[in-house]
Amino acid sequence: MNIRHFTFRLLQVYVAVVASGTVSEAARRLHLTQPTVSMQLKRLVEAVGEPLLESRQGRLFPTEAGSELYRASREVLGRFDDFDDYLSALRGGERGRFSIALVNTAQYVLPRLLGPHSQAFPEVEVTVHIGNRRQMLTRFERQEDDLYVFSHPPSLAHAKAGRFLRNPLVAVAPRGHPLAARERIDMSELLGERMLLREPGSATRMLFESWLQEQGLTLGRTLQMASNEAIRVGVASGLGLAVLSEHVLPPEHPDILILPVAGLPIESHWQFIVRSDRRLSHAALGFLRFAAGHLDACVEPRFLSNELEALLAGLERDESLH
Amino acid sequence: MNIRHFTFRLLQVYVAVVASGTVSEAARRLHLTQPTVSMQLKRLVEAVGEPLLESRQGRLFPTEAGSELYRASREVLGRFDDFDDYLSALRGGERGRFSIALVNTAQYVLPRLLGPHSQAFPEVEVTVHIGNRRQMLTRFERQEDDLYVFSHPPSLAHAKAGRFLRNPLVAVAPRGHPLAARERIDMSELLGERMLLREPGSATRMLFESWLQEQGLTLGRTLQMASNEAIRVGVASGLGLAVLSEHVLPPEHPDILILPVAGLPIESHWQFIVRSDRRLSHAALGFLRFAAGHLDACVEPRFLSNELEALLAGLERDESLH
DNA sequence: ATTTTATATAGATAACAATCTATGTAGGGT
DNA sequence: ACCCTACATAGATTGTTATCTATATAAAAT
Repeated sequence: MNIRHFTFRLLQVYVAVVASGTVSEAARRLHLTQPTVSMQLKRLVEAVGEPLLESRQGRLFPTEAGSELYRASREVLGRFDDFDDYLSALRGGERGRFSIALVNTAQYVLPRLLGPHSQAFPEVEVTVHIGNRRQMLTRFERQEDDLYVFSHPPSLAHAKAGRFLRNPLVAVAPRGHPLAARERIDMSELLGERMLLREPGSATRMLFESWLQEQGLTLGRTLQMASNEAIRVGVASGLGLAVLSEHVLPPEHPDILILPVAGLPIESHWQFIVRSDRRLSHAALGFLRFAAGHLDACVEPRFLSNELEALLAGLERDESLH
Repeated sequence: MNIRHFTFRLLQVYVAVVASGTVSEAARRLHLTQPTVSMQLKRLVEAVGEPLLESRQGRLFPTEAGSELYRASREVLGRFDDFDDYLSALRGGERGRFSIALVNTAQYVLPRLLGPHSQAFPEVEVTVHIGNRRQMLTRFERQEDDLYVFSHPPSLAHAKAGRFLRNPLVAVAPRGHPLAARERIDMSELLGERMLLREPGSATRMLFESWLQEQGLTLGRTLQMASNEAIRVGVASGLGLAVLSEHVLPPEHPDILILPVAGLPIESHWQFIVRSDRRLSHAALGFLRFAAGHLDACVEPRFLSNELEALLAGLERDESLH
């Protein structure tokens, strides 16, 4: 019984014959001619080496071996239908897995998207990596993830990007700070105080420093802390002032206030970045689709800046060129 | 995903690649060249429409879709291996089903073979039909069974036969019968008494009557009973005398004795009959093989007459001409 | 006995599977 | 920079599958 003489097609035909009980009827159902089905059957019998059907009362009934082959064929064909379903689910982004890498600051917002997405697609497994900008760039170079979230994309030579959220940087001070009462403050006035800064390699710090440079300002005393949370708590405790993403502040923040510094907030946007030299997993694509459609329901309207449709259009265009 | 582009061979190759983790190694294992395997893989990827493998650290790992295909392939190939095992069992006569039709008298002996056979081959289902010779002939004409047991075969045009057991017919009388003391009796002396006979259509009756005819004798008073048991009990109760198969008598039969009639026992043999125009089921063939080998262990030696090897040789010769 | 219906066989063909050899290319290791 | 190994592509060949039309045969129905 050489397995090479079996084809799925042959099994399909056989199943149709057993199910209908006649060769001609099976041929009709399969949109084949009767001799075609007869031949297939003959080949199958040869391949098995046993009679498979016997004719009684004008109908074909499977023999012992025939019944077992019928069972086997049904199972095998069924298994392939299942596989096909699995593929469809995979393609529809309903199942599968993807990984996403976030810059630290984005971790305050992304769960608002990831949570509902995983409710809607419970079969999709997501891995989230978090680190500062420099670490994310390394992951990006090494192609370790499906999606990346940056505020400023790396070279777009091998990547496509789509903005989805405003990320304003604001100056913050502890409640009761002397400058708090003022209506308008100049950044230069702040620089006399100690500034709490993120580590080098952080996107927030990079943005802040390049803004300062544009303004021709330089930092005075600083204190470096490698965490937005630590800085927020530090500011609240009077350790100094800071420039932070507004997303870092909790909805209610009675112990901290935002200073009305001229030129602030520093505007930036988070974007989803996709490597264009690497095929995007269906699950990741599914997440982007979900984000495009549900972003407005998941984040505060004032931060909205949804340019994901354009990204998706670009991706799907690529997809269609095989 | 057109199922026609999948072949079992393709799946075999794919499984080998996933299992070994490299194309070249799989090629070696399959005794193929590396490009052949590469090509197969390419075709499979096309057929599925998704990438199946990705290379990491110099080894190939299945993607999401690839893993599922691997699972499906293993199951499918496994199912076919099972089917192959099933076929082997069927061919070896270890499983399957057959039916056998016995003339009444043989029912006293055949269980001695059928019992041990079904111990040895518990997966084989046997159906036993019992009736008188005429009924068996009808079943034979209609090709209703795989095996038949007759003492005299029907026309051997469409059948092969093999003797396996002596079936001597003896004259019996109740214990204490006047003729019992005699050393030698003539059948003519018995015919004065009432003879208990089986129904017309019975093999025992047919044999007895044709023997009588040869001897130029005719029956006197008779009484007809359609069962060997009834006749045996009838004789024991003094209802008359009878000529019966010796097999009908229980091992101990204190109330009945065998008369030393000249010319008796009437010798006949039971035979297994197989239609030669109908393919014999493996299970039935298995039973014949079993009978050929174990007959001596299953029946009393004095009845042995095993010519089954010749029958089997004839059958297997046919088998080999397809 | 004749017609209808179901199945099998023959002969033909286009497409494809399965395989090879030869050659090109890319990723790791020294 | 170079080499080895693994993988991919190209081109060719052989055999098989899948399918058809036309026709013969067997079985059932009238």
